[in-house]
Order: sequence, then C-alpha cells, then structure tokens
Amino acid sequence: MPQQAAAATSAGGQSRKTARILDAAREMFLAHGFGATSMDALARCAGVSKATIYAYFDGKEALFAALVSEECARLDGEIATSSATGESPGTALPRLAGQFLALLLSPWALAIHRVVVAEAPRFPELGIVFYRAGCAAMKARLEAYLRQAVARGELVVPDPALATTQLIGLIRGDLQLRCLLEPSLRPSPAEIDRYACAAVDVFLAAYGKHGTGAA
Amino acid sequence: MPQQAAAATSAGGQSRKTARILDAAREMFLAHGFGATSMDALARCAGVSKATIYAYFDGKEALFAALVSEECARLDGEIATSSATGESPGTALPRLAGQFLALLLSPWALAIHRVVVAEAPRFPELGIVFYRAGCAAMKARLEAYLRQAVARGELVVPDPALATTQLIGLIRGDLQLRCLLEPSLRPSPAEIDRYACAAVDVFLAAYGKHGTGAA
DNA sequence: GTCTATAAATGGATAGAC
DNA sequence: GTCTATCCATTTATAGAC
Repeated sequence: MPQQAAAATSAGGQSRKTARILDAAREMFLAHGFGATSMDALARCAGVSKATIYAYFDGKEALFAALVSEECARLDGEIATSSATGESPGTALPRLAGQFLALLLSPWALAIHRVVVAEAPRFPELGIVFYRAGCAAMKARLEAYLRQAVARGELVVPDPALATTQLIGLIRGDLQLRCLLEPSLRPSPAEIDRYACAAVDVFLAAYGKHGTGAA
Repeated sequence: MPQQAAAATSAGGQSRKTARILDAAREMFLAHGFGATSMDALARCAGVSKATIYAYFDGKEALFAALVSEECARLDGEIATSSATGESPGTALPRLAGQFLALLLSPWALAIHRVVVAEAPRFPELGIVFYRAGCAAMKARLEAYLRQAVARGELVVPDPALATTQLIGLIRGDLQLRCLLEPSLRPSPAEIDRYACAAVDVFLAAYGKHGTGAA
C-alpha cells in the first residue's frame, strides 16, 4: 500500500478503496440481502477496517444505496447496447427477446432484483431507480423498435406502449419468478431461447400483419 | 412447521395464543421483512412474552416458516375457488384474468411475494411452496380451462402448458413489478380490468379460432 | 486515511418464579 | 403455560493512536 503525501493521496488511492468496498458490498448484499449483511463482514470481505468504510460512506444504508445505484447504471448500460434498427420483426424480436430473457435470468440480475424488491418499502427511491434502469429501459428499447416497424408497415400496433408491456410480460412468462423462488434452477441457453421465440410467436400472431390484430 | 398443540390444558387457549402470535408474525414479517423484524417487536405486537413465542415455535426461522406456510395455504385456497367450466373463452378469460391480476396486485400478495422472494436463497423450500400455491395454482386452473375450451373447439392451442405460462405473463405484464418496486402505487380496479382484458385480447388473437395460431 | 479497540444498543434465546 | 429478568453474541457506529 503506497501511501502518497497528503496532497496526492486523493484520486487513485481513494477510488481504489471505494471500488474495493463496493465490490465487497456487491458480493455480500447480493448474496445475503441487506439485513443479513453486517458491516463487520463487509469490512472483512473488502480487506479494510470498518472505520475506513465509514470514512467513505455515511453508513450501511448509504453504502447499500450507492451499490444499488451503481448496479442500476450497469444494468441500464447493458440494455442500452441492444439495438435492431432496420431489421424485420421476424429476426429482430426473437434476438432481442432472447437477449433480454437471458439477462433477466442471469444470477446477477436475479440477485439485485431480490434485494431491491425486498427493500423497496424501506428505500422507495431505489425501487424506482431499479425499475427505470431495468424494465423501463427494456420497454423504451422495444417500443422504439416497434414504432419503427409500424412505420415501415411491418406490424399493426394500435397502442405501442401497451403492446410493449405485453411483449415484456410474454417474454418473462413465469420463468423469472421460478428462478427467483428456486435459486438452484438454471435454465439452459437453449431453453431460454425456446421460451423467447415462443413469446415472440404469440406477439406476432396478435400484432403481425397477417394476424387479425388485438383490441 | 407449526408446533402441534400439546395434549390439552385448554386447547382453545393455546390455539388462540398461536393464532395471536401468527397474526403478529403476519403483520411484522410482511411489513418489514424477516431481517428487520425482531422477536422483541413480535412479542410486543402479539401481546405475549418472548418466552411464550419460544414455547410454541422453535425459533425465529421456524415461526417465519410457519407463517409463510399458512399464507400459502390461504393463497392456494383463494385461487382454487375460481372456476369457469363451460363458459366461452371470450367471457371466462377476461373474468379469470381480472380476478388473478387483482389478487396479484393486492397489498397482501405483494407483501408475501416480497419476503418470500427475498428469503428464497435462505429458505429454499418456502420458495417452492409459494410458487406452487401461487403461480402454479393459477396455471393449473387456467390450463384446465384451456383444455376444456380446446376440446369444445373454441381455441386452438398446440401446447396448453406453454400457452398457460404465456397467458400468465401477459396478465402480469409489468404491473406487478411496478407495484413491487413502488409500493405507493395502487392501480384502480378499472385499470386492472383494462390490463387484464388487453392481455386476453392478445391471447385470443394468437390462440382463438379466428387467428392464425402461433408456433 | 487507516487501523485497533471500544462504546452503546439490540439481537436471539433461555432460566427460574409462579 | 406464561411471565420477568437476564445471558451472551452481535450489531452499528465512533474515538483515538499512528
């Protein structure tokens, strides 16, 4: 641990410490939840003392909020990369659906989902941030694509916002809930793709040009 | 697993005590979660001493397990009452969908959902029990109805089990997640019905006789 | 800034009187 | 069976040395 003189300590050393603390917070909070994680265990896991944690964060709740915010930013970033401009619904939607479902069922996403849902009554802002970064980000991506496809005459969607929430529900099915409730369950990529494609089939049967259309 | 009511000093008195303890457990665990609920608070809420709680339950975890089991039985009972034998899909499915969605969004169902999902890694059996009593029970009801409707030639459903999970996802949409993450949200009955009917519209567009059929 | 040591409070669980 | 009083481990958070 190379300690610099007071003036130069700041940037590098401090950000490495906060990164290590946040790494430990991620590991412990996501694995055991907020209530079952102690500051002692966090300090041990991060390899620093409790006092150091309190030097960087205002307390357990603030550290938890910082972690969740960071994870939400990461989630939002992952979702924002997905795009399908110009592709036809028959090829774009199965791919997007598969990507989103695989993300939803990843151990990391399931873990943060569990803790944020559990603590939503106690940390109301965090629940909203998580919804925006996850479900709302997916909706924005999908709805933008649907509107393009409608403009090209490839889909018939009277209410794109509603149709997007329906598509999300169709994709999620009950797989996410099963994985949340039975953590040992780990659907294979093939299985995930099968469900995603089946979801898109139903969606296109309802909103594709050949169908009768819903509502 | 709840303790057996011992032989009998006053069977009524004992069962009243366990009922009061379980009532307190319901109020506290569902409102604040497992970790944030202390045995002291439970005893105060139940109007008994901690020692009395330990006389009836083996500890905090056992009390929590007993409560969740009881709530799951209640949930399963509520779902089992719904039936639609003989009705046409156009009238039966909107009603069933509306009932199920209203149940999913009730404060009670949201609260037990939160705690069970949060503690599923720690209490694996409880997660499975909750899934059976909730989602699986709904699926069983809906799938039974779908098979009847298919037999009557009112629907075309190649894979009823898959179609049922899709219908459930369609009904849930993202409303349940929004309510889980933003506890102050309380959709009106009219709004719930609107979403339920829209979900059924899409389902029937895909699986109704007039549609092209999916997969 | 970082550590060791500790403060102050609360946690789950139990002993013993009645 | 039920209560009061208590044990002991653990909790969050801080004080003070370096």
